[in-house]
Order: sequence, then structure tokens, then C-alpha cells
Amino acid sequence: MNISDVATRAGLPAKTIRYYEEIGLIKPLRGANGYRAFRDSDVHKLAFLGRARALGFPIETCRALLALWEDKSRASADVRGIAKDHLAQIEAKIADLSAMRDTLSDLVRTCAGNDRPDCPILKSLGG
Amino acid sequence: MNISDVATRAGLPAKTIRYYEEIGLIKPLRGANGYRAFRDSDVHKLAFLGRARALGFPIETCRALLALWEDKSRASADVRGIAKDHLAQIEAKIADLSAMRDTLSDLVRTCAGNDRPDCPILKSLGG
DNA sequence: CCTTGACCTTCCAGTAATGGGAACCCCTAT
DNA sequence: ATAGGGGTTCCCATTACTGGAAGGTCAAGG
Repeated sequence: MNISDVATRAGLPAKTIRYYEEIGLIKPLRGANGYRAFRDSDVHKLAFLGRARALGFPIETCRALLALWEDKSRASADVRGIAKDHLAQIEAKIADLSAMRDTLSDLVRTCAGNDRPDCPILKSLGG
Repeated sequence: MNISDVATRAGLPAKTIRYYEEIGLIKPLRGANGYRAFRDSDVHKLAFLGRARALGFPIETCRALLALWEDKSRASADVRGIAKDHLAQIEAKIADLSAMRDTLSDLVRTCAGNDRPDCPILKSLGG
């Protein structure tokens, strides 16, 4: 299977697939013409990676998850630990963003937003 | 004033201050020895930038906000528009992350997390 | 006067995860 | 033969810094 078919099936851009090969996440075969020849297993891995990335796992974590996926004698505790850590990261990020949102929506609410220069937003940023 | 004093007062790393000069956000004077000589106005701008960055505004948006701050004849509507746009970005990001968090916490909750290989997390990522 | 250490300077490289685009090869159909 | 739609590699750009090397400057102490 050629790369654009794989891109369609795995739901990833061809560029991303080439990048994933470059960093060793997948190792597709090569045809005599130099084209990548993807097996079903490559497509499955790419779909796995796409889903993991969609959940926000960093690439290196995806690599670890993929290894666990392939390791039939893994302990689910290892997977769960990784997911829990990532969940904590996400929650921390949400907390940061929520604080920003709260401050920002306060500022936006108190700003008249007219053609006069008085602006609580700038006042707040100015200290 | 030298850069490390400014760094302390503005609450920004010296590296960041040099970077902000490089991209033209501030233009400190230079002493005969080549050292940057910061005025109070530079420090104020840097503090402004620090606060804007802390609210998540991208650098180029900070540049625009700084220009509005300096422009005594600005319209507050311009500032408010920028802030509203940014607020929308933040809210979108929070929504994305919340979706990830929900999925992840479901998965983490349903995974036994023991030394056996069965794992709903991997099952879900596998499709 | 010399040295030491803490400053300061510039410049280069790297980060995360792609995206864009150039230059070039391959395959198929007309 | 040529046109098009693949494919390939390679390099640059993105965001907002951060780290580190190599070297100039300054104030204090012996």
C-alpha cells in the first residue's frame, strides 16, 4: 500500500507518516522503486498513534504506549500509570487555561469597548 | 539599569528580555561598554509584556497590545476585540482538553491497573 | 598590578510536531 | 512522447524561548 492510501485509512497526513518513520515509530518496507510499502500492521500502528496523539499524548509517550500495545505480556498498571500521568498534565493545563479565561472574561466584561481610550484591560496589563 | 536587575524587576529571564529586544518589542539604550542600559519605560514595557504573556497572549498579539497601550488615542474597542478573540481561543483549547480529560479519565477508571495484560486503554487506542 | 568571579555580550543549536515547498524520480494513460 | 498524478529526499519555517560556548567588562581583594 502506498502512502496516500495509508494516509486516508489512518487519518494522518502523508507528511506525518514520513515523520513517524523518520523517528522510528514505524518501519514500512520499501519497494524496488523506493516507494514505501506499508503492511496492514503499519496501518494499524499509525491508527493507534493517531488516536493516542488525539488524546494529547506526546510522541515519546506514544512510542511507549505502542511498545506496550505490542508487548502481550505487559502489565496494565504500566499503561494506566502513563495515562494517569498524562491526565494530570491535561488537568494542570486546563487549570492554567481556566485561570486565564476567568481573568480575561472579567477584563472583557468590564471594558466598554467603545471608541474612547479608557481601558481596564490595558490598565490591568500596565500594573 | 543592567539586564539582571531588569530581569528581577520585570519578573522575566534575562534571555527572554534579550529575545524581546531582538524581535523589536523593546529598544533599550546601550552603554559605552556595549551593555544594555534600560530605562524605566523599558522595565514598564517588559512588565506589561510579562503580564500579557501570563494571560496567554501570543507574542505578536502582545506587540499589538503594547502599541495600543502606548497610543493614548486608542479605542478601547480595539483592545477589547483582541482580548475577546484570545478568550475564544482559550475557551476552544479548554474544550479540546476537557474532551481529552473526559475520555482519559474514563479509560483510567476502567483499567484495572494490575500486572495482567488486559487493558481497556490499549483496547481503545487499538480501535 | 594581577587575578578572580560575577557580570555582560553575541552567536549557534535545540526544543515539539508538524507544514510548506523545491527539485527530482516513477508510473500510467493518451 | 508527454502530461498528470503519484512518490522521494531535503531544507526551511513555525512558537517562544532555553542552554551553552566563547569572549569582553567590571569591582574587589591580595
